[in-house]
Amino acid sequence: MSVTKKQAVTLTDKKNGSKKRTRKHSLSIVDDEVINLNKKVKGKVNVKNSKLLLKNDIPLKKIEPDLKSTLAKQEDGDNELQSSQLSFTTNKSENSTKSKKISSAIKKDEETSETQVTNEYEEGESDDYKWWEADLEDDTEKWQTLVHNGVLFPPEYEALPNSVNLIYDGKPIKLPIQAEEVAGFFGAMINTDHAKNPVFQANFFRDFQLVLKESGGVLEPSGLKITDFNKCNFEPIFDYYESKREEKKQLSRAEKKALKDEKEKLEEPYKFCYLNGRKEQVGNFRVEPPSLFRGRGQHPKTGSLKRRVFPEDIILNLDKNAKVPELPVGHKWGEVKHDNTVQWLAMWKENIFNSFKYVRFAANSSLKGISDYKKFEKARELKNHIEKIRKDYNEKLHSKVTFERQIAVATYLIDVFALRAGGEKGEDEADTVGCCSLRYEHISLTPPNNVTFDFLGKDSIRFFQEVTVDKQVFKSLKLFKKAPKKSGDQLFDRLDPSILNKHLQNYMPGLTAKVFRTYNASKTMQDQLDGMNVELEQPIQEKILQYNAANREVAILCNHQRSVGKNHEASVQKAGDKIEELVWQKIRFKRALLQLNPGLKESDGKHFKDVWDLTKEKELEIIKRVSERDLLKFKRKFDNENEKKKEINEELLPETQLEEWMKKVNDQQNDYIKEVENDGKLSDEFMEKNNKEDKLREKIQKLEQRIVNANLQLKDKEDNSQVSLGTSKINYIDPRLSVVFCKRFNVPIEKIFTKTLRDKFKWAIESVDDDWRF
DNA sequence: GGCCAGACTTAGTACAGGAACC
DNA sequence: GGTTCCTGTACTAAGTCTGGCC
Repeated sequence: MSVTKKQAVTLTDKKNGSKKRTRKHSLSIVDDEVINLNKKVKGKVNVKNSKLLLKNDIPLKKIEPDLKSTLAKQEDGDNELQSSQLSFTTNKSENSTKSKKISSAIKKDEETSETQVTNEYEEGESDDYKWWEADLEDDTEKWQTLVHNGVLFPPEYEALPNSVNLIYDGKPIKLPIQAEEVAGFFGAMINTDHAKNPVFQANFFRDFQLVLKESGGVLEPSGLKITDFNKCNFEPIFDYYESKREEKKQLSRAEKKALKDEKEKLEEPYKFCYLNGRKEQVGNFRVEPPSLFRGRGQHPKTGSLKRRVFPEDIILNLDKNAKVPELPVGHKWGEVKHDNTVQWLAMWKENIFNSFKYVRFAANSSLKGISDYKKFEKARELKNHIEKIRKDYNEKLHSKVTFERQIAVATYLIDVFALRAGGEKGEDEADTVGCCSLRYEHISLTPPNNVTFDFLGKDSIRFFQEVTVDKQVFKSLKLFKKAPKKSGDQLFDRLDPSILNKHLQNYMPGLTAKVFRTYNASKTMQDQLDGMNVELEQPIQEKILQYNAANREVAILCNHQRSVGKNHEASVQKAGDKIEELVWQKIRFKRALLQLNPGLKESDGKHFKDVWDLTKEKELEIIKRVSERDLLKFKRKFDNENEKKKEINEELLPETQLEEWMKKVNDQQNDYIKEVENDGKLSDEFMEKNNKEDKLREKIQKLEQRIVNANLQLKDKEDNSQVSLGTSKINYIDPRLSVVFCKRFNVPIEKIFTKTLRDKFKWAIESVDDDWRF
């Protein structure tokens, strides 16, 4: 048995039984072995009886000895990288000792260097692998072999300079390094809304005091007790971190690049893993750094200290034969598991909620792709049951049994308004709700059948909708709110998501409340696509606008919002001004054309109708605006250049230079004003420069195109100001619909999916034709 | 059958970096 | 070439759902 890095895999075409050499496999394969792979029918993957162990995955027992020898020596730099990232802060004095220990451990390691994932495999090999062309079978086992290099720990804490201190009651104090780090977390963010929130402050201060106590209390003045948050002044710390941020910004291009390269080198070993012998990307290989928890909305735990995670906290998951990633002397992994029924590579328990954090595969990995594919297929399957489900809940709205009626209304709300299931929340979580957890105060009823929903949903995003509902739904809701129910009481007191989901599974295996959101989102997109009025020869920009409009319908259905950016209003104003200026310029060139060839007014009148669209007042307003902006620009240029000259001790630009530039702007402004005063007649100087009819026409055409584009962009900007399109595109709209849109209307896929999304949805891009339907 | 740990998807936000503009 | 603005990605919080245990 020999090992080759790449070897063609012979595939058996199920349809005609013929053997084809179709592609190269990325790992060692047993000589001449024929691996049967059921060829997929285009666009279809057999999900029933799906097994995630794909038939062309390499069986562990067959490759194992070779894998071990093939996973060769690590490149020199890798160990050094480990040494730089594997240091774990405890306190200042321990730090240096630990770093030394780590360095020596790594040095030692270099001599016998052998690791799990090497760079021997060329990047991009996994690109060859198309799971959607394989036969998916049972999915209890997610992998047979899993090899990876563990996780990347955040850098150790760097102590503040001696001159930078927390001020308490007007006096600088010295803190133990652990407490200083926590003070630094707060100090660095005192200008944010979080830091102004009293709950955030209280939680931070409680944990800060705790860490201070754990680390032995204030160092100088010794014995000082920090008991009052209001006596703490974090400004010196804030100023320090601001200056660091500024320093980083001011780095030269080369310095920035060097830093980036260093970061990439550090990350390289963790970016990829080998799943069943194939190179796959790891998603979040970085362990979350310690920080202050930034909960959303009115979160009772916001500001709490998220503690540093050590190797001892980490549980690794890899195959039995994979080498356990090395750690510096004195450290060990919390646990090493070999659980192939799960999709995570590492996990740890975080300290705030005692919940788990996972290191997983990247979105473009085969496992994630298969999950995504199955999710959309399940939603598609709902098509076959939705009619019956709707018929049933409409009937049960009349039921005398409250439980049945509650199930019916809840299903109605989930189906029609895309509400989430709404699980129970704890005391230590933000008060947000979904369907089953709606309370008395979250809906108001206005006869005959109007309902106002007003509650905070996931991420404390407000769900506010005034809607008209089915009359029987209205009646039922009235019943569910009937006295003695009062504010604070559950609307659906007989339900919770598990009861509801159990009921839904009577209609279709695997049907849950969540599936309705995917189904209705994709169905909405399909309907929008069907109703689109797109001409093939339309500009792409316009086609994209139509796609975005459809995407927006879905986002609105799912209540995907985003906060309006601070600069939104100014940016809309600016875009409007820009359009006005483009129109003005276009008009000036059209006037020039008429001046050059007055006969055009007769022969081609309709193209010059807009020449007098702007009033004189408007034109003067635009001229004033343009001139003011130019003046400001030259003033800034003058200041900037002199600043630079000052730095390199060069002679400064004289004031006369600025005056000269300003005169230029003023002269220009006067020319423009003269034009307006002369009823649009262009100056001789302007006409001399623009004395060719075809050149003028070209300029006008370019300006017209720019105006169209700018208007489209402005419309999109306004329509999207509060709606977040990304979430629905990434999670709810079957990507095959977007591919169909692109194919049908000849729009490059790059215009709809970013690089990341193209990788994530490769299965959709490569598997559908333009007549595919959700 | 209820509870809850565990595993996964869905979500908004921060910010880096690149495109657009001048 | 510098500045501004916007897009894409990383990050991690916050949901949903399953299944094992008692």
